[in-house]
Amino acid sequence: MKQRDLNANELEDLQQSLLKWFKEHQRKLPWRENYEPYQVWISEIMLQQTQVKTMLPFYRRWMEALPGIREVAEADEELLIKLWEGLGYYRRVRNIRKTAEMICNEYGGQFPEQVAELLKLPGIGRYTAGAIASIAFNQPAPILDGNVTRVLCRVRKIEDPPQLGDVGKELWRLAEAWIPKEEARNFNQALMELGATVCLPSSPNCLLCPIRQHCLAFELGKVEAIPASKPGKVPRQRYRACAVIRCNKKLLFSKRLENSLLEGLWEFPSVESDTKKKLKGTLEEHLERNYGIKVTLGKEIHQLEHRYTNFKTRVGFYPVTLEVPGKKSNETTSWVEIPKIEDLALPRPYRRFIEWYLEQFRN
DNA sequence: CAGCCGTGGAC
DNA sequence: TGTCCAAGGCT
Repeated sequence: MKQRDLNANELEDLQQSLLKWFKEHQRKLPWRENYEPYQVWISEIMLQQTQVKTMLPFYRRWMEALPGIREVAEADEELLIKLWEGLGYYRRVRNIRKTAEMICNEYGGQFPEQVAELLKLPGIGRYTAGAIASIAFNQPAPILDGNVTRVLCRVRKIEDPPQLGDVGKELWRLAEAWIPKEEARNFNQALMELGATVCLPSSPNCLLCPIRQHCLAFELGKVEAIPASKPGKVPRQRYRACAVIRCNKKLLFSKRLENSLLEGLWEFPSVESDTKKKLKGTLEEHLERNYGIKVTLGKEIHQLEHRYTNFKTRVGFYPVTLEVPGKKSNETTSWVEIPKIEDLALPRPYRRFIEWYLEQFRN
């Protein structure tokens, strides 16, 4: 059931109330100091499916190492991935690199200001293009993310699941129609800021909300029920066995393939399966076939759970010490001296294991 | 369009 | 311990 739209006076009041609230209550964030397009861009990529609190340390470290887009275009890919270590969704950092090269080579180092141009850049979709156009250049381009979706659904009492195609179209329409033409930067940020700090998914602070007098969900006591949540999928269980191979104070690492989970990061030589059955034997075969290493693995020394979008993987670690290394290292396998391991970009759970492991045999 | 891509935090 | 979700994009 669709509500009538806000009339001009109601919309005007909502806009002014929200802008006033944002002016007073916005968080101090680094890219808000001067809204440099480069900084806005990096912040928006980091913020994809990631909360401010989580990305802030990564953002600061990134800007210290790479203060401008030229530095990104000329940087070593290994450095970029290392700076991204722990943030997840590693495809994002590869796309940052590609976009930096495109802007330096095809746009003279200047960020395009039009949504249509921004959309041509890898890693920049409808949301991010609108965010850069509005936040960096104050253009009246709409944005629709999880926060804005929640705020709009509640204010307008949209009870159908927002992922439905027609609902999405309506939300984009509202997101555009509500923007005060001269205040796009502050208004778009205000919508998101409200969603992130007040209009929370559960237990929202409605009494602190500057636009609750316009909110139909609040008026009708349906705030907790809107937006409708989609039925979650049960993550599948998988098992992985990792070989921790030590030789002359070095450990053997393998680089993960592109276009795969955790692409471009390093890990231990390992095998994965739907069942735990014969996993250790499979790993031994794997080591002989792909690394020229014929060994009998020791007892499992550690176990952890690696959870990601669709899977929960039980990871076991099997140690072995070699007198001589097997096959020579190549681009995807490398013997790494123990102190140099911190230079590798590793998935978080493996980084944590190594810290634990090295601590063990210091004793 | 449904599935894929990470991780930490809140509850 | 389990579940959900977060400033999405891409295939």
